[in-house]
Amino acid sequence: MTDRPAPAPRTARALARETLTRDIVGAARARLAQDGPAALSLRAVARDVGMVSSAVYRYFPSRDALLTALLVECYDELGAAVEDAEAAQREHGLAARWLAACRAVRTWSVAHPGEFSLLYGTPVPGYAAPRDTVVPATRVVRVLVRVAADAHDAGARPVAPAAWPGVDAPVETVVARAREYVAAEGLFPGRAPGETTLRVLMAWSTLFGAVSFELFGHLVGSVDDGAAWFDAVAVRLGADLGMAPAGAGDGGDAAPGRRGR
Amino acid sequence: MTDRPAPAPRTARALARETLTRDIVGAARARLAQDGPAALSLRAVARDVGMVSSAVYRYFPSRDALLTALLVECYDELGAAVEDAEAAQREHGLAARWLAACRAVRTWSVAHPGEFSLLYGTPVPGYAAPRDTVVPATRVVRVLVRVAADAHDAGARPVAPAAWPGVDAPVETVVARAREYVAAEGLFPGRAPGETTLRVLMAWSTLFGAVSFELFGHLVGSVDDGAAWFDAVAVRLGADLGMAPAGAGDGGDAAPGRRGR
DNA sequence: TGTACATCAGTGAACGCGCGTTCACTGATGTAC
DNA sequence: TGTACATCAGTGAACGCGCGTTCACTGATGTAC
Repeated sequence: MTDRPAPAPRTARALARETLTRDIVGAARARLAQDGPAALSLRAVARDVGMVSSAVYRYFPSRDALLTALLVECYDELGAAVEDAEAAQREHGLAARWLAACRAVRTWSVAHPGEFSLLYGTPVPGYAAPRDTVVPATRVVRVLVRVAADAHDAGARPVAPAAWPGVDAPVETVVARAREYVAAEGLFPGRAPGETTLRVLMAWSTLFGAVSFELFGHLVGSVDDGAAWFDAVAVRLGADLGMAPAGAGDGGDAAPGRRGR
Repeated sequence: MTDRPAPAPRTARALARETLTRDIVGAARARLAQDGPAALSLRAVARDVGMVSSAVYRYFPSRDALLTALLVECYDELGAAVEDAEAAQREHGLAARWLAACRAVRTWSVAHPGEFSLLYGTPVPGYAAPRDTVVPATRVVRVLVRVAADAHDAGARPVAPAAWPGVDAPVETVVARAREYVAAEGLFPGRAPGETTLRVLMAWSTLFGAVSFELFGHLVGSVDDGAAWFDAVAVRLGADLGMAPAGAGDGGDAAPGRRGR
């Protein structure tokens, strides 16, 4: 949003190219909803955009390249939606930020079910996502980590479960890689604690599991109001992280053992 | 497992038919892992099983019918795996039953990633699952509900989160349909409480969200040991339902406010 | 400003491929007498 | 047990279709002088 490349020569050709590239990606995204990601067809996209199929090769060297562009654009769009939703609540406390971020995940996904399938459904067989998609793919979880980190900093603590027989791996080990990543990226003010890190990863899985269940039809007959269901889930995920809304007595912004910021 | 249809005339033809039907379904399942559910091809299956493509129509009237058979078989297989795993721990307390059921979900899924994609990945475009698949699809969640119900009966209680501003729908309403279902099926000894019902649905979503993330590659770079990660998740889901392993002091089998069985 | 050439977008035909499904057929298996 | 007929499994050709990708081409746009 802030950085754009070079000024670029605004020739008619360059302009048309930009427009048509966007049109192609747009048509491809529209196709996703109907045909599913695996059946995304260059020829169909070309038809929708009013081109002959071979013309698309002037814009994307292959179907896989188009898929990559779609992945990046969609991950970025969802990531931006979550980031913006969270940022908009920055004045309203941790619980509000958490809830807004979670809700943005569902809102975007319900509005873009085809794109959601591309990002979080069955991977397209025969397609291996290149490195370019990795960073955009992490934007959502980064927001969750940041809110959880702020909450932790404000004193919020998830309750660690009692030891279960046969389950021995210490939390710190289980999420070792995640903690390394969080540390390397500076997402946590201080060393990320294992329990909180694990709970964030778990919350992340739950959010997308819940949306996946809703969009893929697994809640039919159990849940009627998807938004209300998702809210209830998001609230509990926040609570499990030790957050509670401001003014609720304890936890969250004004958590037990608080130490300010 | 207990009920089989009629004695059936054991002619060579009927026997060959049974065998070949199984072979076809088996070959189709094997194809799933490579090509993904959407690209499942009758002709490829026929080839794998050593038949000409039109011969498959003696066994399944269409590709969709084969898909349905796959769905039913896989849902049943996973359901049975979870039921058996839970049943095997019936002497070992609620926590053990819960953990075993959860683990069975992951174990089966990791062993059958193609089938997992069919059941819980992007729905096959253009295919509408018929009624026959509904009951098999519920077997896993039924086990979870039953264990949670027994835990509740033994005094386990999930902690209800404090009220969050902007989230008003009462729990009982959010899971109204699920409670109706649970009541109609007699899965709960008594009227299913909203908070527990919601936590079970949430746990169900988390389990499949976690497996989905692992199998679809979203945990690469965050989690190395999928089994340990999943154990940690399962334990926390149980704890969030108010369960704790026997001998851990409180909760679960010997929960606060216990009232025996 | 005007011309000559280079660049590029889009066309249309073709390639080889695989798909689901239908159909008339052959030959083996099962059944009734 | 033996024969005549009915049932059924599997064949092979064909249908119409859509796919990704290549290629020689035309005509429009851009650039250097």
